[in-house]
Amino acid sequence: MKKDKHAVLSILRDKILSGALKQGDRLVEIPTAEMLGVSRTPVRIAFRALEQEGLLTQLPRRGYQVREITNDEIAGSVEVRGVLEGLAARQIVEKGLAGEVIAELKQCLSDGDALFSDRSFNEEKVQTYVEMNRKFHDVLVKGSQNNAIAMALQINEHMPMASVSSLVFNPDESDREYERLYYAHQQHHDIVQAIEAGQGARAESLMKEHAQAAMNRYEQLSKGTTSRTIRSE
Amino acid sequence: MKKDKHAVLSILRDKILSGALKQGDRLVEIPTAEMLGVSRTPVRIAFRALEQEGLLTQLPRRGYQVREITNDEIAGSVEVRGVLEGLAARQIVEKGLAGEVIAELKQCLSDGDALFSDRSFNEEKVQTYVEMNRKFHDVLVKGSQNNAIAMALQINEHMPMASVSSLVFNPDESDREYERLYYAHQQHHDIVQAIEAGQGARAESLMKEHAQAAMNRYEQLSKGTTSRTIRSE
DNA sequence: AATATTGAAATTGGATCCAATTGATCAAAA
DNA sequence: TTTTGATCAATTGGATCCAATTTCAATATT
Repeated sequence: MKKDKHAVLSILRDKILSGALKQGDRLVEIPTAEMLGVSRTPVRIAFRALEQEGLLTQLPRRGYQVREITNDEIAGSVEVRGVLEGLAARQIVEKGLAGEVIAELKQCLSDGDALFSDRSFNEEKVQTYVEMNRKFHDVLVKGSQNNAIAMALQINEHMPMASVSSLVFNPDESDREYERLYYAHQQHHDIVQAIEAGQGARAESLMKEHAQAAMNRYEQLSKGTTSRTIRSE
Repeated sequence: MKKDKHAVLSILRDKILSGALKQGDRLVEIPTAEMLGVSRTPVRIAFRALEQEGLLTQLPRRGYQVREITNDEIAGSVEVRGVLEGLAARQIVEKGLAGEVIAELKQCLSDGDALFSDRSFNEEKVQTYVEMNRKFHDVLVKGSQNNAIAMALQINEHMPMASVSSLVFNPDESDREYERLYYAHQQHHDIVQAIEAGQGARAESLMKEHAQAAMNRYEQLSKGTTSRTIRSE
């Protein structure tokens, strides 16, 4: 089994994002290398990259540490995602390239519609939703033809809780959760409609609002019920 | 002379941004290491980081290459900077923390005013202006108390021509250049005024416009006169 | 008992070594 | 002459080694 060049980086990032490595945990080169069955070199490179991504901080001579991410930081991160994805939506319209992406976006919409056709909502459906959601945002960002947006988002997407690929779901309130995701999906509809109609500014502000919605949800949560985080990729 | 841990990274980045390494130039570990008088290890780490920053691309088994940055990419990057700095301006107002940063911003304003007190404009003054400008944007971003903005901008700031710390100046048209920078400085005044007045949305759009102004300039340019790029830090 | 000192352990950073892969070159065969 | 095959050089990725620095603890000294 030939490991990919970035395997160590991915594995470590995953462990952090999934919570296997908790905030505040210390991470040292040699033990980490042994744990993963590789040498120190790839671990070192990965640590540096994760530091750059803001997931680790270096304690001088005491290894690295999984950074504490405050709620404020998550909120800030969501704002950033909002303006960047908003820009993407606007630029799709402004560049007049909407036609080429609309089809893909509409595919996402109908995939979503299918999910909401009956009110039942289990974990599997949520997983599908998360993937569709991710696809939607992906198409939008790529469709903007502005690579700087993707680059700027990249770091953001590695922020726990703030990325499009992770979503908090509380199975005990599946009814309310249904409502919430349904609402988010309606926003997708509105956004596509705005893009199609050439309403760049409207698409932009809808998109910002859409990012914000996830945040409201998160704030309302935070008092640790039995919710689960579901991620894609 | 003890080299900093990130010395190699900084040196290479600088060579790229300053044009000492041109777009399309190939970069290989061993010769680069020899050139800098270090071993391959720090060079490898630097290459990875520069790849992540979008300044290098890896050609499989053929080393790395300084990426070609198209005008479109620069334009996109400027747009991104606009929305992010716009967000920063708005959040300063929204968070009600304006008081603490206003003083610093005003310092920048009066430093700038001094520069424009007579119409003479030499290269030294431009250098001072670039530093003041950088400070202004820095204060604004830090003042927003939203670290995600700084993180997202970070990559952007390593993009040649698109960052706040680099500015193109044509000494042959120092009169027109004076006008341009004076106008940009007036925009700074307006932005501070908006922040002070608690006009978040206005501050945001002024800031976006301000980023855009630099771009207009760049497009108008591009037909290679004898202009110089002046950078800070 | 408190403090200074010394030395070992931990830890990182850089250098060098080795292996694997692939592109290039050159020669041989069709 | 063109194509194919084989060998070699280039290049990266990972492993290990060595040096420098800092913390920590234990011991000696006052």
